[in-house]
Amino acid sequence: MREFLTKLPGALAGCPLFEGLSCDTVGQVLGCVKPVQRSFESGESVFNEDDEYSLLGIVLKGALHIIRDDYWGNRTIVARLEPGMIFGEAFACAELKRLPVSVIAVERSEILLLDFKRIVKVCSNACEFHTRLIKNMVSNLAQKNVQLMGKIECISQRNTRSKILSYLSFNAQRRKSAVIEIPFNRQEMADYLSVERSALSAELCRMRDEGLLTFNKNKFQLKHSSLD
Amino acid sequence: MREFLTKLPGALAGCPLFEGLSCDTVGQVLGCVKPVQRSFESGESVFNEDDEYSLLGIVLKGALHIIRDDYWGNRTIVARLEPGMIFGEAFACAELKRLPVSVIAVERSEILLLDFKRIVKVCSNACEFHTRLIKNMVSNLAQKNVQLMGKIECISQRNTRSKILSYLSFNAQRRKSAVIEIPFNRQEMADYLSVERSALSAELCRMRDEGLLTFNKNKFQLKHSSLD
DNA sequence: ACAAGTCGGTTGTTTTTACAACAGAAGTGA
DNA sequence: TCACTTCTGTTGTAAAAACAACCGACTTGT
Repeated sequence: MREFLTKLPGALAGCPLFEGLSCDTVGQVLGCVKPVQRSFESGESVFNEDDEYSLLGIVLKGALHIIRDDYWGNRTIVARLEPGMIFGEAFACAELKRLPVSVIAVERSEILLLDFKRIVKVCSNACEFHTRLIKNMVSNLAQKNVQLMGKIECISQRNTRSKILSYLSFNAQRRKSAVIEIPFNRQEMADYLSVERSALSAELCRMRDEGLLTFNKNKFQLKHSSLD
Repeated sequence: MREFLTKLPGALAGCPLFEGLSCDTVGQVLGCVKPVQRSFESGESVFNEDDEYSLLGIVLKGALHIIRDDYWGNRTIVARLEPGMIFGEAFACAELKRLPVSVIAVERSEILLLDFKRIVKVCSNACEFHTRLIKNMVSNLAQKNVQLMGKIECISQRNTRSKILSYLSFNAQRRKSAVIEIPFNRQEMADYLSVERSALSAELCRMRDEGLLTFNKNKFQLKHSSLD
């Protein structure tokens, strides 16, 4: 177990699932839940919609997107996953039969797959760890809830400008800075906000011309007037 | 404690938080977490945006809406709450300082308020109950996550018709019936889907005229052609 | 029964967005 | 360096939604 732990990337230290657990404890818990480590090339899919599924993933390296392609082919980025983040836990915990989304690597990525049932099942030799793990899971699920609500607030805005302002001001608040670096390019930002890419570009430029903000690539700066 | 339990409405039996716990156990747990019961008239607010806040609510009677009024005054119904449902747990578990939403009664309602910290804190005399409670909380949060994702799928559709079809087909799937009774009137349905009420009405009628569906008030029936 | 309020549908106008097509800039690999 | 690809911005047109205003049906309370 120790040997296994020493090989683990540092991403686990930042994983909210193991917060409050010592290295030794994480090693013990991992030995108990028997994770599987796997690698994916950019563009490869980790899970496909309709896969049968009871696993939770932890991103060790790289980046992935949770995406949803609807019946008509419109693609929505539900979330972007970076090292230390966990994914799929909602579907595993809600015990859905089939996964309603896909998870696709957008860079070369390494992930750790855990069976959620092994986490929640309190066993005789490690109850305390399980209690803490579950507590972390509660906190993590709650925070994802809040994030999803944040996204809903953005995309429920009635026009593109409001969506942009909602998204940027939300991020500015969270990072307590008027300078915002977002993890999306224009197409991805447009997908996230559920608008057309060209409409997003046009609106951003209009807002810049009106002095609401400045931007360069994926860095944005809100001006005072945009908060009035 | 027993006396208290016998006075509790049957809603608690259907509350996912207490699933798998016997009546006796629920009584014990409630005695431990010391809930507060309160009543609200239709239109009264249970929580206001920016309230300081560490409580979780359980609906005993009536119905409430979780709503979000943004800076520009657009109102979004985040969710509708009915007896047995819990609310606010995401914010309590995520340990947010201030509540980003309001909760407002839409009928005369009774709710039970619990301090979440008392739930997750495992105490010496009732560890098993706490473990089960936390497990239920995990499941509940996960299911809310899935619901939120469902809403995101609806409102990230690019036009009103797709939003309607997405919403109705989602509900039809869930209830395994082509006949859908929704808990919203037109204005509320429009708010949920983030569209104009009149545009929603117009589009619904257009779809009916094209034979995609039929409806009367809040009852809808999808026709085969709408699934092609 | 009547006044007031709510709810759902309709219509015409204005505004906004989607769409398609293109162009320039930046980055990439041979 | 040159061809190729990706990314972002621009423009014009067509389509869709927002908005506002109104109407009739239905409820409710007195």
